[in-house]
Amino acid sequence: MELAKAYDPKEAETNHYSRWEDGGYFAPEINENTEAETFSIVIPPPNVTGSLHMGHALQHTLMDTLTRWKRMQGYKTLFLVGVDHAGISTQLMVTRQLKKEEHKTPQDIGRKAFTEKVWEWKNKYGGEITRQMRKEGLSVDWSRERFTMEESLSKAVLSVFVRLYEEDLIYRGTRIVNWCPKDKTVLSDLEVKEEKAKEGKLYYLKYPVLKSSGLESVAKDEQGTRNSELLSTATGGSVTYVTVATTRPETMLGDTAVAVNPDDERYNHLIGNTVLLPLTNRKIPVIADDYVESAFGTGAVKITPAHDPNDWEIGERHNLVKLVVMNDDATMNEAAGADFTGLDRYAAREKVVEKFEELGLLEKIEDYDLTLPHCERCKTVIEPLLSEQWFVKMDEMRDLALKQMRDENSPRFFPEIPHKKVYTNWLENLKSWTISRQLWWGHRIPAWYDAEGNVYVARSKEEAAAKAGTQNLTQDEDVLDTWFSSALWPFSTLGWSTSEPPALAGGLTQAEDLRQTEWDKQSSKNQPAHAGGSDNRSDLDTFYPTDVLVTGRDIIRLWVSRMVMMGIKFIGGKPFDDVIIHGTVLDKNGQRMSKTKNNGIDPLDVFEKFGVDATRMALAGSATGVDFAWRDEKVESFRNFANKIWNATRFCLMNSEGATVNTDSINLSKEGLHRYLGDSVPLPSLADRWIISRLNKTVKSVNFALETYQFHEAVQLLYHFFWDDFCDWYIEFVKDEIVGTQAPLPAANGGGRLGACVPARTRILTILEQALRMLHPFMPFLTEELWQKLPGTSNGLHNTAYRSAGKTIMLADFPKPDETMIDEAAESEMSAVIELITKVRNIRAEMNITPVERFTVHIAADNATQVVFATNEPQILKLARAEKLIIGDDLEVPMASAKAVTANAEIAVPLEGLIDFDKERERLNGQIFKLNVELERLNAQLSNSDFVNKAPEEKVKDLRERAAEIVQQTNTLNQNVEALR
RNA sequence: GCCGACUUAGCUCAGUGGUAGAGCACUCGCUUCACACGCGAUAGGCCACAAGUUCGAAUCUUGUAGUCGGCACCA
Repeated sequence: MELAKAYDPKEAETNHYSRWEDGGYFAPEINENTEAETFSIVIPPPNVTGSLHMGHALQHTLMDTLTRWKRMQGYKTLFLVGVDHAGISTQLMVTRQLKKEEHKTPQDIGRKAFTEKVWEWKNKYGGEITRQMRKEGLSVDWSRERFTMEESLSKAVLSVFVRLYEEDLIYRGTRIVNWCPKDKTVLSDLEVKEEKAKEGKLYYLKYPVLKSSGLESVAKDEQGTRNSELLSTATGGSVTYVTVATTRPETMLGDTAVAVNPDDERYNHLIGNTVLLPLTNRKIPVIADDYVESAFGTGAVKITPAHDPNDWEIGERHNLVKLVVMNDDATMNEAAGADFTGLDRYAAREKVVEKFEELGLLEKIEDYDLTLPHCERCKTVIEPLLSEQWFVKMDEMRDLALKQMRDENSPRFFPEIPHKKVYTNWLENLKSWTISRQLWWGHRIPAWYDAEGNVYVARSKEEAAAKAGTQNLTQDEDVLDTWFSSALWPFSTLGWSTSEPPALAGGLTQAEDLRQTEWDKQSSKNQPAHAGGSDNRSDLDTFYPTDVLVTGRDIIRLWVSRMVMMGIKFIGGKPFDDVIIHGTVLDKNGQRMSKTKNNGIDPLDVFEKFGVDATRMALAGSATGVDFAWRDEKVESFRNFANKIWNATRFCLMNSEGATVNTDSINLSKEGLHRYLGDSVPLPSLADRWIISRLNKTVKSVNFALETYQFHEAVQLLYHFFWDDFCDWYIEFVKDEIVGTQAPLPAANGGGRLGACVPARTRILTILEQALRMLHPFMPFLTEELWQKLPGTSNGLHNTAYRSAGKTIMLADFPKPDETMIDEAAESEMSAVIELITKVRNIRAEMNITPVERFTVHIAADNATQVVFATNEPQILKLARAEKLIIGDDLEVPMASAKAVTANAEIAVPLEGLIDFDKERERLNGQIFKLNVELERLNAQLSNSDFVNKAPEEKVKDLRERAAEIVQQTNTLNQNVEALR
């Protein structure tokens, strides 16, 4: 079989995915071993509106690598995927489309029609990211794909909402909330980002004080005469002011008090007095509250309880009127006064300032740095607004999550520092969560109101009607925050929905009872594993808790914590054991990628340029949890790696006649080795023993790396094993044997030229096949493409758990490391040979001897080493490009020789007429110098009695040995230098 | 303001209480029959700075500087 000269990823990437998917290879049911342990991952659902970005690609790579690895190890494996409905984003997108295509607003067509539009949009465009996931090669079980708005997940939302309400953990209340005037909905704290305001100003406004007789003036108005007409009537002629500082003058229209610190001597005589609020002619009290810091601003604060969270609290404490002066689009309403009604908040601000100036009540304006809350999505400045919303009390669930962390250190974060702390700190300070959203796209709040405004929360209108005793009910207009449904994802996707309404009357309202009943009832059902939409528990029983959640830093608060809380609360246990927090992919300048900076890198472009497998390797090859700057060069190096694998396979296939992969050897145990070496073959060569040892060590280390989520470590190990060990040394070592240039075997032994090379071909194919399996979780397409072409894999499923599946590497056994095949003797012998070859090559390069030139290499070494070199003479000759080896106890060479020392041997290459004595001396002296530097350091340590006495014996011994070795090598090199004189 | 992370070869990054590592780039030499997306051989770092703990610190502690995050914000 002849392969193309270079690897073209496109072919492999189109060849296999649909076969895997159609064959059901991704579904856990492919595993027929009823005893198999399970492994499960649920994807943190991306937005239905989203398309793939680098963060996804990284996250997906890690999840898929783990999944494929575990699946090959025989675990019953589920990688569950889906998207969330992304309430605001989706609604905005469809609203824009509606406007563009039909010039209508959602209100024009009504809630029902609009919701239908969104579904249409979802069905038409919502699959973008899932298509991209297929391109990435993700081994997700598409038959279990989930969507937060689908029936079973919606039922789960209903169940959770109703139960939390029944337990008084969900309540409706009027609070200051984060209001986005553009999206016209409330937002949770997590959807709000504090950002520096472009130009912050602090405005000092003067409010005239009424009833000031008998009191000291606070701030005499120097120009009091000009505006005295308005004020004098109220103040009886003598105008005194209190000056407040504000960044938002327009809110003064909603002021209902001025507050000062009770201990502030400048003001405490004013407490209890009244201020005339300019522009409104409203009389408002001066109150005392500790919240006010005397040192800041003027020490007097205007209080707008309906438009500032802190002011609201003061308002609560002092029973102040909470006057809302804005509409939901941040224009001023009628309560702001006729002059301002309908003005945008910023226009109103200007006008207020103007008027104050006209009235001479504007003391000054200062520049002022401040940060303002912005809508994470549309960047609009958030308006704190008094509004009636639904909230979840988090205290109880928070405590459960914190207890779990304290008692079980669960979930385990990778890396633990600093994420564990971020998680617990956030939980500790957790406040109520605003869950209602003023949208039409989402799970509508299951609350109904009767004519009197009484609220009935139930799973259905019928149930609510039964509670209310009337059919005359209207449902709450709002929907739930998308994250409410996402928080349930780890179990709602596994079939939990408790769709049955609980008994309405007594007994079952207790949380524990309800859970027990639901659990028992559902567990007894024996439905097909993933009958979509139906309520079944078998997936939940099998796969919950999931093994690991892979996600980004910002998601710890958004999800990890909420999923944990909901999981503990509703399933009675954590949703996942481990949480991998991956790093952020930055652009090549180390900047965060963002739309505004337009520095994003599209993973699909990278796939196109370098291939999916190379991209996956580049992503997995970055340390877990650490941010890294994206470099095309890095992917390029893995593109090259893919090509290397391709070509190594190509070479093996070009020389595979008569041989097959030994599929019987599930691992490379001694028995397996014997099977493929056969009786007619001599003992395994050094190179064979060595590569098998290296292979086993690599498998062992890769397993360990993956178990501890050190993906980059696994990538390094695989890269090094395949390229350096397998290609650079093993292939080169056995090349002649494989190609068949050595003597034919006698007929009695299978005979002929081919017979002589078949065992070597079998060995290399078998090792190559093991390597491909090891690489498969990282590079699924390339390895499948090549594996399919290897002779002997056609009947080759190696994992009996998958016996009814077709031919695929993804269901082959992941190599199992065998300690007995780790051969330290082979490794050290091979090191000696490699060092010898490298030194000779070095002489050639340093002496400028052309590659064509052949020379004799003299070697002096101990007996054991002599045997090693003699045994591997043909390979040494070839790789060192030497003509002849003369191996003995001593070197007997002419003066005109280049020399070198290794750990085990002395080397000389006679170069009569070719050698430049000065250059050779320089070369040797260079080596001596380096050794001396090391020796000095060693001697310094060894002559330190503290070190010798206190350091571990082993360490001292190592250093002594190394020092002795250096002394010996230096002596030899010095003699060599002398010999050149 | 509080908290955290990072600072290692030209670049991007690993690493670890006991002789500094990789990939890429650089230099030199190769159309060696799998691969120039390659082969071979070099070169390159007082591991940010300072102090401490230790026989020994790039690694642990503290401080300083710079970079980047997160959180909280006083009108």
